[in-house]
Amino acid sequence: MTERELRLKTAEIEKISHIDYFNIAISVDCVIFGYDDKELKVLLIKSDLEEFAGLFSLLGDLIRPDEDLETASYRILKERTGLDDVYLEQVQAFGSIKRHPSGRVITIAYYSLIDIKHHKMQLSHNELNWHPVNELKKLAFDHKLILDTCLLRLQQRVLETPIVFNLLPEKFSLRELQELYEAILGIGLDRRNFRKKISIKDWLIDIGEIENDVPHRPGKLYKLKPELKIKPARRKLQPGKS
Amino acid sequence: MTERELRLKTAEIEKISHIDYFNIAISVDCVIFGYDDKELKVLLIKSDLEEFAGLFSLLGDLIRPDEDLETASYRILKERTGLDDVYLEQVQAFGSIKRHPSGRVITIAYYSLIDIKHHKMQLSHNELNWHPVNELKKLAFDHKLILDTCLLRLQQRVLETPIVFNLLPEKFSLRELQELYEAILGIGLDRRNFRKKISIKDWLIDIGEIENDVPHRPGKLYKLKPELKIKPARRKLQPGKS
DNA sequence: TAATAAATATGTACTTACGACACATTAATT
DNA sequence: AATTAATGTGTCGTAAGTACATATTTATTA
Repeated sequence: MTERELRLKTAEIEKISHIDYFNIAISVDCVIFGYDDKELKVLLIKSDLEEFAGLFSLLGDLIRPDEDLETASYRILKERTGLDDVYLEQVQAFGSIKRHPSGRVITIAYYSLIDIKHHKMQLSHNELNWHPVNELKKLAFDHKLILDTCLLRLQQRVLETPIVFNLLPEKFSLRELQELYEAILGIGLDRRNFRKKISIKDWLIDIGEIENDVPHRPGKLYKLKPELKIKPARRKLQPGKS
Repeated sequence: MTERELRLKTAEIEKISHIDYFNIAISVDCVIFGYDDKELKVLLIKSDLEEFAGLFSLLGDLIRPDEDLETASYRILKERTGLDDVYLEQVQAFGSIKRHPSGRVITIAYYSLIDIKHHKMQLSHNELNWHPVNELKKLAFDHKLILDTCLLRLQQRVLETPIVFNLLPEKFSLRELQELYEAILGIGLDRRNFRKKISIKDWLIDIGEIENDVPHRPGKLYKLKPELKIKPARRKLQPGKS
């Protein structure tokens, strides 16, 4: 920096530091994906802002000064779903000037993948609900944009890396897996080619069991190879917080 | 005031501002890639923090309350290089608690691609220099991590989308293009297969000219099809700012 | 109990992408 | 005119992707 630039910067900081520069809030928003009833779903809450009356919004919160971005995301997930062992991935930041009606808030978007039927899962209250991703038209803030961006990222990831299994129970059939891929990608897949593709990836173990709750010939059950399970760095939450 | 006093004062103000519990500062850091002498380079500046004496850092600045994230990135690029028509892509946010010694600063990383030889380019001052990406070991802050992350993203993008041309002059030979890909990917490529691959993508126009400054048989010159040029939404900078 | 229905499980042929590799051509240099 | 060094193309074998058909197994129904 030149001396001239430094002078300018100093003057600038003195003038507006507390008024402006540090008047930008930072939040984390989580796109929490789940899978149920052959549909990809997302966990939403009714917006509590007047401007967005009747609309749903993603789950988010301001970042605390003493927590990492990921820690904040894990905290939100834990608070809202009771789960602390989830897949989480940062997507990107959203920071349009007018994205939040109450002031300048820059948000960092994460998506996470959750097994809706997981025994430990418990939604924090009753205005929190799973919504089919396909049926959503409008959300509060710029959350539809964030959701779409996260879905796109998810669609890219599932083809390369074994993350979809976070959406399924431990044991699953190949049909269930295919239906999940179809729900995420939004397209139909050829059963034979799908199985070939999965087989080549060598992600699964045949556990020697079969489905027992289907009204037709039961399929074999598989599970993900243990060494491929993505273990999220389990973050320690703030003491005193559930 | 001397320059040193100014620096101290700046640091002091920044530090004080950061003490407040709920105040987190937010910045943008730009990984500005260039290509020259068959090497991928990145534009760095000497760090002005004592903690990082002797180390280089990326170009960044705090985000102003009245500018979008992209606007802030464009501003930095314009201030530092004089260019305002550049390719820019957000990568992700970095927000470890202790990544900045003066306080909590969350930063959003962008990378951009610049033709170093562009006639309009002019570095803002002489402590600003191009460094070969391969030779960098340690940078100030977590900037090495940011750089590596951006490079990885770049490597993924160049295979799918025609962005590398932002690093080249308008006209180029296939050899130059191949050398650029090799520099970005860090691997050698087979000339015949490379040309086949580029040919299939149908990105280029043969402009009917040949190289004229090479000490051997000159190659044909090409340019990117105009409709494939990625036109960055040219952001309006703040009035009063160059 | 036997026939039927519905889903599982698997294989083949065709096309397309990828990688290793060789030879003729052109322009500058000697 | 011969030499050198890079340009410019083509082929072949392998791997992956896509379209597509038949036999098998279980639950259900008559």
